[in-house]
Amino acid sequence: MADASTRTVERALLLLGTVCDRGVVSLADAARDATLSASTALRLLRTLESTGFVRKDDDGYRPGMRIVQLGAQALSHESLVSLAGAALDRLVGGTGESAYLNVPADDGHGIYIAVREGTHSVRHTSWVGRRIPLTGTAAGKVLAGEAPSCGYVVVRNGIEPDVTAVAAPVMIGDRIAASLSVVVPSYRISEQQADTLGELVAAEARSILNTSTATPAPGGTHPGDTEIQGESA
Amino acid sequence: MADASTRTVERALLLLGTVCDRGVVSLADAARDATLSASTALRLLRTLESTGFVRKDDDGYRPGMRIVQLGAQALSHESLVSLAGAALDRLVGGTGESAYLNVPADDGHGIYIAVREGTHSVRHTSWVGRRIPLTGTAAGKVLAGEAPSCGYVVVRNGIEPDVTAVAAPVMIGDRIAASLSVVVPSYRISEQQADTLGELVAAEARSILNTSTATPAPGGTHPGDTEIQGESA
DNA sequence: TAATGCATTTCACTTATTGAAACGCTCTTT
DNA sequence: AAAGAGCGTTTCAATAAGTGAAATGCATTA
Repeated sequence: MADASTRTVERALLLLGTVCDRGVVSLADAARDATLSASTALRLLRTLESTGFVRKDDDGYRPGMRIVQLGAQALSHESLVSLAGAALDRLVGGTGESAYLNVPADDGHGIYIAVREGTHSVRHTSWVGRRIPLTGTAAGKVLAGEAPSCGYVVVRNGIEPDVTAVAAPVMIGDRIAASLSVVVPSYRISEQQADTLGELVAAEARSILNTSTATPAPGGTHPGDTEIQGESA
Repeated sequence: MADASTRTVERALLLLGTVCDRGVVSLADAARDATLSASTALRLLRTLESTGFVRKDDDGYRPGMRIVQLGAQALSHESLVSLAGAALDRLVGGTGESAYLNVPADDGHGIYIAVREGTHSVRHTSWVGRRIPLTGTAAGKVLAGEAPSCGYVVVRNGIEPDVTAVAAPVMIGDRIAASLSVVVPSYRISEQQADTLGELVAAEARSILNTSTATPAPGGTHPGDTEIQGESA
């Protein structure tokens, strides 16, 4: 028991990942991909199959309904909030500005589901549950799918005067799950700085659902670690 | 090797299910839930943790980003289509009418992503990729979240004259992922029959993402197996 | 026909999983 | 304060359980 981890389970989860990554995969391919003997791969895939995590048809193995189900459950707001927690903290830590997470709400609106107040004495403030329109706000535009090529949206003095909002989408597959944003008093940030911040926010947004691949190396790299946004006015 | 399944993996997946079901769970609770000794549960949860399937914080274990990621991937249209395939087949087999699967599209519309033509010589026909408005159609109403208490929507002679559409939502957690529907020439179905059909469609829609719990018994029960919709005019 | 590749089964080997027990810890109870 | 209960964690010997090479049968391809 070298590393307090279960080899069999690791292998099974690796296979599960392979199946989900490729969409459909043959036994031989899956075995190659995971560097397993065919017999082992077969046994593990059968276990995954009997539990509904994968299913088998004539073309090979595909993701099963159980994983869709669990993934959807895990995607509840609460989970998304805590998944995004670290990213929000890093944004506040790196910029001193307030950071937010929004999701689409019922009608054509979005709501704040997580907030981290900035550390500046003059800062933007909002609260969990607050509704925002999908137009005229950076977070709203992102939720509305007005995804710019650069990966983030900057709105200066939009619906809220005197503040500049920078937002980027949290993608889940090819669908927009949420919007991550930082809101800054406009006097404190130049257009150029806003773009730099945009890159940072976009990187953090991407990181939220990006598997940092297995055991993150001690002191693993996160977006923003290398380059903290300057904040001189 | 009694049943060609690996106990360790089964247990790990069971724990994963527990974590996702409860949202957050302590080691002791998880162990009890899965009828495992604490030490075994701990080891398996650590494996799940090191692979990103669960994560641990002060409150206990929670679903990790990896499962959200895989679930989202699995939820791509293609997967949903093939997950729904069996349900569509059963609907056509049981009723002889055309059955469809729709998802929300870009603007306020839905699209057909899977069709199964009925077997009657006079039948409704549509095609994959066709767009429907969210109002005036049964599938559209379902997608729009106009979820009736009974679990299905019946639209007689709506946008399409002379046909009766019966639709039910495919829920994924608490969000509407798709609409499952059967469309029947109106002359062939009474209002009462439409309601019966509604129950059937709703049951099938529910079944699509309902884990049929582990190894389905040979000839496992599916909605509609017991009670096929009569179709006398 | 021979050859290649795949899915599947078998089986001896032994590795890797297992769970009881013990420990330190934090609360709660007495 | 001391005792008790519950939790997370580690240890360790027993052995149950997973492993992979090899063999089989079946398609496809050359």
